Amino acid sequence: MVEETRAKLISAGRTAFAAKGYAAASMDELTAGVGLTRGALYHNFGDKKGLLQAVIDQIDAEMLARMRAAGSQGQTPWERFVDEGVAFIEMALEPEIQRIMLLDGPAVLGDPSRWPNQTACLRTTMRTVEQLINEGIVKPVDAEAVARLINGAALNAALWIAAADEPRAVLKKAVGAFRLLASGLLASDRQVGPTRSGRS
Amino acid sequence: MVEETRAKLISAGRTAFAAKGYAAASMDELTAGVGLTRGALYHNFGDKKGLLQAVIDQIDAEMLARMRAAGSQGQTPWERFVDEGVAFIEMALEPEIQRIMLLDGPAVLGDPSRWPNQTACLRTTMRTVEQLINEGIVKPVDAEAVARLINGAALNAALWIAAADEPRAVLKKAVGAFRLLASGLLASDRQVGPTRSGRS
DNA sequence: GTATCTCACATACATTCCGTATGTCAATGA
DNA sequence: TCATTGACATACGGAATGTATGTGAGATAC
Repeated sequence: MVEETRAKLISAGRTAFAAKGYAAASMDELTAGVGLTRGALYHNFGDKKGLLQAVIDQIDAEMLARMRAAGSQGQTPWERFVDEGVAFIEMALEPEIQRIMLLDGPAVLGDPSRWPNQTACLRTTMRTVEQLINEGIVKPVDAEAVARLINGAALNAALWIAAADEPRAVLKKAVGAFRLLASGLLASDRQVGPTRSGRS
Repeated sequence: MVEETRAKLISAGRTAFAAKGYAAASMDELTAGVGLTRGALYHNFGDKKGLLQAVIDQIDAEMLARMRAAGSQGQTPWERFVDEGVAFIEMALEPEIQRIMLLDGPAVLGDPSRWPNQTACLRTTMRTVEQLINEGIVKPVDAEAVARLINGAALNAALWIAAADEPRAVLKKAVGAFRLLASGLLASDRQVGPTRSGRS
């Protein structure tokens, strides 16, 4: 079964890339770990970058699902938007996501916005922003620009948190700052109290 | 002269890392390009990472100087703060800074906040934010958190712009979104008109 | 039923590159 | 003048990637 082989290799890639980083992950070790050889890898993915791309696509899809799930909980559209951002920050706490999606991915494959999968998370944020603008909740601005910056802010927050000695404490600070920054987008007649520092 | 040798190697490293990326830059080529061998490199910098670190320190210092210069132009403290952020975005347009400081640097050396040089730009932003808080211009929040997110937003904006087909047009959008987000930090009784879309 | 063709993967090889260990040469100081 | 040290070059080993080739099983044609 070819699909099973691909799945095994992707799984092995995830753990190896996450643990050692892309550069230090040996394809020989990686494939041997699941009872295969580099032959299988080059046949299925072309080269080392191809495997990384496949791994990233898989993680990307998972992140999208989790972001949507987090966003669907909020009461107002604005809450949903903020919750998605917070969810992103929290996800990026995970070493796997950090190492693969935020560090090695961009360094090896280039700007994420050029990836085939188009970084699904970004599109989700963008659509949410567009919706908020249409509803008059957010000032009319370029939705993509906002989505980019919001994503970048969340990303950096995550990197910071992960490197911190007390991630939980830093997470609270980051989320607070995130809510405040996001509140700048609100149409001026809506100024909602932005600090609702609940959630773990 | 030992200082001259170091300077030559750092210079060669800058161009090689910027052009090919850290991983693909060959130390043999790089050193031969300035009439030296790998021996000089390992003697002066320990290993390949050491050279990257030295290159990053140099660029970091330059970026700091340019940010300060940009910030010193503004009339109000708030303007200076925003101008520094915009300057950062504009700097990150340069391929050298992008590739080395924003992509390979973090991937190879880990989180920038742990670098010896402590990413001078970040500290500058942080101090500026602290000052703004003390003066009551910005709401009381964690200065480091804000600096981090602002930096991340600017960084991502830069990556986006650089990959765009029309960087100039995208730059304007990004700066607009940046100003809007930043305005969220303002104490509510100060709400300044945030969109002053001047500057090319 | 067999011969062939293709697919999925394994094996073997060449190349490249890093890091280290060792060698050389000039300058310095005793 | 001889020993020592620093700055750099040279030589070597190990590892990893990519490619070229081999192999065996299943499908298909006849």
